[in-house]
Amino acid sequence: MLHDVFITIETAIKETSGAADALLTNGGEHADLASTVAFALAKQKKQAPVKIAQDLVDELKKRPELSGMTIEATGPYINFILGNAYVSEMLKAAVQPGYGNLEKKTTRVVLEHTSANPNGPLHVGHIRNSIIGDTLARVFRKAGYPLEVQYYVNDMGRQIAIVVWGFDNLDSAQYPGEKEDAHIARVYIAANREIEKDEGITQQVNTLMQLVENGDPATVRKFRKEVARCLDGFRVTMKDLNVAHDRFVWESDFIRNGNTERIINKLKRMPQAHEDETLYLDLSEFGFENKYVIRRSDGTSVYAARDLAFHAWKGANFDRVIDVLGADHKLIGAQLQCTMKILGEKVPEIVHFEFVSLPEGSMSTRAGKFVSADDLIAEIRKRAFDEVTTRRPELDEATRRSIAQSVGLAAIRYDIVKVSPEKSTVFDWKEALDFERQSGPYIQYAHARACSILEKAGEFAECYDMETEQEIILAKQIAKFPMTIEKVVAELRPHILATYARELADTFNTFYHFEPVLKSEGKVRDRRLTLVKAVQNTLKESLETLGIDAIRSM
RNA sequence: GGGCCUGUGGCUUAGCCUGGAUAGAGCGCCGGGCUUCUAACCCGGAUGUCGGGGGUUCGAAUCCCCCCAGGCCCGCCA
Repeated sequence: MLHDVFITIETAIKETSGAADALLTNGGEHADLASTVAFALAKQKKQAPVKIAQDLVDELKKRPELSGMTIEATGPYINFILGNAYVSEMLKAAVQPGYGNLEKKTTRVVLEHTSANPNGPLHVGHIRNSIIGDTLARVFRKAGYPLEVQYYVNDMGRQIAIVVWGFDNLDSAQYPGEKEDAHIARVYIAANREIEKDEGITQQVNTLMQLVENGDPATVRKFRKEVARCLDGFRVTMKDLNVAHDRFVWESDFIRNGNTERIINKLKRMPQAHEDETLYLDLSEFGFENKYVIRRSDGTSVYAARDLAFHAWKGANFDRVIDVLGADHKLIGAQLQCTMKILGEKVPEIVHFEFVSLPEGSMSTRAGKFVSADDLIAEIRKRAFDEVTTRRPELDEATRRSIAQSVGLAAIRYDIVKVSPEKSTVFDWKEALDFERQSGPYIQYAHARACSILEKAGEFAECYDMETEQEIILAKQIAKFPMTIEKVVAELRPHILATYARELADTFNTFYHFEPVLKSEGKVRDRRLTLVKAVQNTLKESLETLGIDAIRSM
């Protein structure tokens, strides 16, 4: 709806002014949309921008398709303010279930996220990947794309070999009640300590890696067993974070099914290929200085080879391939894209996010320096439960627990998704545990407040004609939701939705304090209740797309 | 040494790609507001050389160049 209006105005300006670009911007407090085209035309028309703007406004006002809006020149700016008919129209869509769903697409998308090495629990860095990825997945589905979400299981790396060595050689019994992934981390950390003391162990680890690549049944079983146990732990954590995958794809399958061998044979024939002891690509003509190694001198494949096979497979089965990866994968990701392009395969789109570190420095599973997602979840639920108990002592414990769980989830997901991915962050307990403004719970609270009003209101006749300034501001904010979904899909930046949801909650809270709803009467009450219904629905859709529970009471 | 990302009030951060109207917001600080629809809230105030310098432009937080600082990467690891 709003998008159509945008196009209409854009076309009208282009036709009226002859400019190639309508130069439409957000009008901010001045208007719904504004054009700065008068500045651009000043030189060629040899006229003052103010005069050009005024002349254009006179012409635009004559156009029938723009009749429902106010058009005025404020100095050199041309401002467009949508009329009440538009506002009513947009609100009618906003009260419908599934508001913001875009038209169904046929482009099949595969989205990969998280894919952490199964050598220890997910920590606060990994879940940045999960939350960005899962939010993107929800937005793509909302935007109408058929989507499959995958987790790429690195089940044959050196880290896993070290874990297996640890289980074979160290005292590695699971503690009572110890979670599988935490158990594996403990063994992995201990094994790494041994490796530091005794270099001979590295040779044993290498042997394990060769055995697994050659498909030795006993070794493969051992690798699979520990990896599967770690993934069981991951699944618990991800479920707590409301993160889901449709399929877990195992790296070793690409050895077993011959895909890796096939892609290596294709790579060998590339002009960039060099085969001496190792097989590697020289991509220096594309600006990559280092060798892109595909196969070791002992004949085993490296991660890059399996990754190429994996991406070729994804490209063959989907129309769009999207990966969410940490900034440490930027170079290897670019090399992968470059190679896929040369091979004529589908090139994956990669969403990178920068690192999360601790105040004392980088996280490291190997060194045991990390804050696990499980610890964060446990701590935040405790905090949320105390908070709910203080605010709502009359509720029974089960209800308070349930609210605390949703509030905790909201706090974590929102805290992570609200920051642009390209910003590196330092994990801060105080901020993670904050339930105030610019937090997930703040938005949930606004939603619960709207639900409460609607519940108390009972039946009412829907009325879409907004009148006061606050009503209209809120209605126009609601109308921006579908365009926000579109924008996230276009830019692959989910924090845009986080910002939108928060601004909508802000606008609603301001409205709430200035415009009585239940206390007003007749038509005024009806239209404000309709507006509250639209806000409630839009907040609900926004929260759910962010993977946050839109609880009705808190 | 080279490449990528980041630098916005005391702290955290939006805006940067697609240059325009007094740079938005939260925390913290100061002052107000619950016998009124959920105060996880609202209203008002103080706090900014948009890292520094140069350039392009009628106009630069936004584009270009140089410099400084921080993060990440540059492996027969994944």
